[in-house]
Amino acid sequence: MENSLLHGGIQQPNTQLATGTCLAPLPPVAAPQPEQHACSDTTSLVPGAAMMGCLPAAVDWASLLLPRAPGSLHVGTPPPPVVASEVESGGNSAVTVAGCSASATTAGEGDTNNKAGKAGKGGGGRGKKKASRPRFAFQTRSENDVLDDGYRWRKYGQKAVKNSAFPRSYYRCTHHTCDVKKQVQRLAKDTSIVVTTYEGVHNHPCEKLMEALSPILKQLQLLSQLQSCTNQLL
DNA sequence: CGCATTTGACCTGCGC
DNA sequence: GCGCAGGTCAAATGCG
Ligand SMILES: [Zn+2]
Repeated sequence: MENSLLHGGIQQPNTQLATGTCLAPLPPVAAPQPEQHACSDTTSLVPGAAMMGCLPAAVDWASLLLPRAPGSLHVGTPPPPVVASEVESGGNSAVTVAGCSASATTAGEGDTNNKAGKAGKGGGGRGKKKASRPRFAFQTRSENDVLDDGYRWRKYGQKAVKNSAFPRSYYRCTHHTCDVKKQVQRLAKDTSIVVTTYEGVHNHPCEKLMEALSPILKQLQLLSQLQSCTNQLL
């Protein structure tokens, strides 16, 4: 069950996850995306480079952690314009990244859902003024459906979707200041393919990543100290 | 005991 | 207006 991406996942060639998941801590400023015409409605798959453009100079952990990644996201096949939910195993792409989309939610969210008899539960009515938040869909190839991406998630729902016979799980970040959601869905055809859709950006650092990275950082600053010492001597 | 997951109920949006 | 599909809540349950 221990499928820590930070530890074991690096070595397993089978479990290839986009390290771009761990974004740099962002202020809650929404809409980092410049313009969206290509990705109009739902999360549409775009080459990872485009998505990187959306991101605010994320730290390139890939080059640090993954020796095989040549300093960029490990995107397999950019070209085929397929929808995330409809993707098929035709292209054996390890990881496909989807573009960001802004769900307008322009509909007036009149919170008149308070009912006397039944508790006003459920529903999108609760969430108000959801500013357009970016959505990223990662498509990973892994045996395990829940990958540890360094953040702590609390599962809050599970529904069976029409297209795929397997249920879709809904997770939410456990931080109080962070309402990032993600949903994990397995393709019925290929059980080995897992589609993880992130909604929103974390506004807090990832402790797990920091913990995993702290020895490296320590070494790094030690090295820099040594270098400055050497420079002084010269 | 505290926290995370399970799971049925409930709500909204959309198409017909 | 109704039914379906998707998304969320919260009580119950499980686990360390
Ligand atoms: Zn978070």
